[in-house]
Amino acid sequence: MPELPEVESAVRRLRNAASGKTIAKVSVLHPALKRKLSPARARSLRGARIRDVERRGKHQLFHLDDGRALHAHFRMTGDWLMDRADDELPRFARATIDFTDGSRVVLEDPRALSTLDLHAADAPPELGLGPEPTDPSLTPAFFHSALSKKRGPIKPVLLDQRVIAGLGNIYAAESLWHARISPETPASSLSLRQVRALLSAIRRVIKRATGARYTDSSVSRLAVYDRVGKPCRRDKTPIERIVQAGRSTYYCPTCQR
DNA sequence: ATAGGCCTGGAC
DNA sequence: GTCCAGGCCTAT
Repeated sequence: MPELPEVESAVRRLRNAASGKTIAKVSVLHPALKRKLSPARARSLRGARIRDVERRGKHQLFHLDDGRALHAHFRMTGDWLMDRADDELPRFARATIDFTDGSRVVLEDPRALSTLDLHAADAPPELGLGPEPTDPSLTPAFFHSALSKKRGPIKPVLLDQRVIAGLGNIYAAESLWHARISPETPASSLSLRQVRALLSAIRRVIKRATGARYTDSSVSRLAVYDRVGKPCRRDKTPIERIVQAGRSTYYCPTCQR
């Protein structure tokens, strides 16, 4: 599932299910996935052993013993299902990785927007990501400097993975609410004090969501996302929805300045 | 910055 | 039917 905390929990499950195992067969079931991972390249994965699995932003990298890397991205609706190679496939199975011990990892994705790609040992993936929210080198001063160079309102800038890695539409809006910053504030006009509040809000939001799945109960704890017309949890003002860069933004028009 | 495309399902 | 969707890329 899409944003950093959900991808982190997916990677943890994947690590348990796949680390140290040898691939028996990779099947690409959906035609859109074959554009990047052709049947021939999928076949080349037979016999490869998975050394470890790494998360970078919302990306997942299976590092193989032979130096290659299988790169997965869930986009909007991807997730892993762990089962056995002889189990019946779920309705939205888009690819499968069978291991030599009979276990299996299934890429489930109703919208089929996920991607799988294979990188050669001499061509490691260049993801172009900014720092992780938890990176200690991401200081308020550094973040302030990075934001000062960006044009446009802060909310879409928070979705720019080159600026900070892993935030998506929900947690960008939530973080701005916690920091009491309007999503329409120009990124370059934020004070150091506001950036400090924003960074700590991002860290709080990410940390609280990490380990959880994307469920109805996790959504119901959100402060603004998908709560248009409902009272702000701070000052009871009805939450508003605007569109920025083609995406919904939810915010409180009175306590977010 | 915006629009459209990729895909498909679910809510209305 | 129509609209919307947690992401991201490309064209304008």
